[in-house]
Amino acid sequence: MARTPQDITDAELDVLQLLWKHGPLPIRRLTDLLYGDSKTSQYATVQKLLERLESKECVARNRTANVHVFSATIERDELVGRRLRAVAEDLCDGSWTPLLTNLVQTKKFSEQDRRMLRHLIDDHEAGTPKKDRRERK
Amino acid sequence: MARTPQDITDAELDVLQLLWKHGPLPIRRLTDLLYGDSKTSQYATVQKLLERLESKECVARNRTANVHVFSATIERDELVGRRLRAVAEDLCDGSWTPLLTNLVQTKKFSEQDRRMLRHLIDDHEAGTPKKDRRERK
DNA sequence: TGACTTCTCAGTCATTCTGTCTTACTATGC
DNA sequence: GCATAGTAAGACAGAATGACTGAGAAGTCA
Repeated sequence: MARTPQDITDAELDVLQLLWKHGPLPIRRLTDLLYGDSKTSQYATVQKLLERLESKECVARNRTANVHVFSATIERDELVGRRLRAVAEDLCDGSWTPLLTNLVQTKKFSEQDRRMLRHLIDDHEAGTPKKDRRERK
Repeated sequence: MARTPQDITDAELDVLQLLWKHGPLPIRRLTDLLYGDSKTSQYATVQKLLERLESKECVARNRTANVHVFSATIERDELVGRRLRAVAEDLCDGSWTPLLTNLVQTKKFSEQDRRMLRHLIDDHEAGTPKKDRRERK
């Protein structure tokens, strides 16, 4: 049975977080930010992580300058969505409802969160198809 | 840098799903359900998965009968919560809010879902502390 | 009792993943 | 031409994961 590889690994995510935070950066800069001082080996590690991120199309490389500059091509929010989907598919037969109820029931939210949530639901009202959420077996 | 092992792997989850669906079962029964016919090797695979699940305290073994009977000790919903937490921690600095907005904004929900959701929010209103966004350990 | 079956227990094993590191090669500046 | 810094390519170890083997305990039943 084939193993399903992690979409983005922890180390890769560390790199991605930096790109989200600082915008496009060259390897050297990323390495400095991650490790403080950047040794050759650490530089190479970051290089490899970027290479893998690039093959996963989560990062783009700008080769026009003499030093390649990397930027994230995936938004944080998109990744959140992707992982939420994985949870829904793996555990809830693809239904989102259990995730929502879980969040709302068991987590703590501020008054502000709730207000925003109520707004979102109402806004959402108009455009959403009444598609039935299928039940899980 | 240590890799963070998956809490529960795909194969383990398959077993767990069966226990959720059917209640406590012996290995033989699980193997049948998973593979149709159960060869010795497959039986052993399930055995190993159960052993690992047990060590993760997701499954309990009843040794009173002459054949051990396994049951899930973790609810599906608890696992959902755990994975949601992981998403929040990895991607959102531990905040749940982005998960919520992502779900509500980008996913499709039925009228029924929204109604239930509104109820939940209102019910939840009373008992919830005001802000209290805590950091995790 | 003894053959037979079925289970538990305790490993091994091959792959793959993942983070790390080395080495060779290229380009640039002086 | 030399030194410096970057890119490219791949090796590597350790762990995770799913699959498998074999020994021995325990129950069944003629």
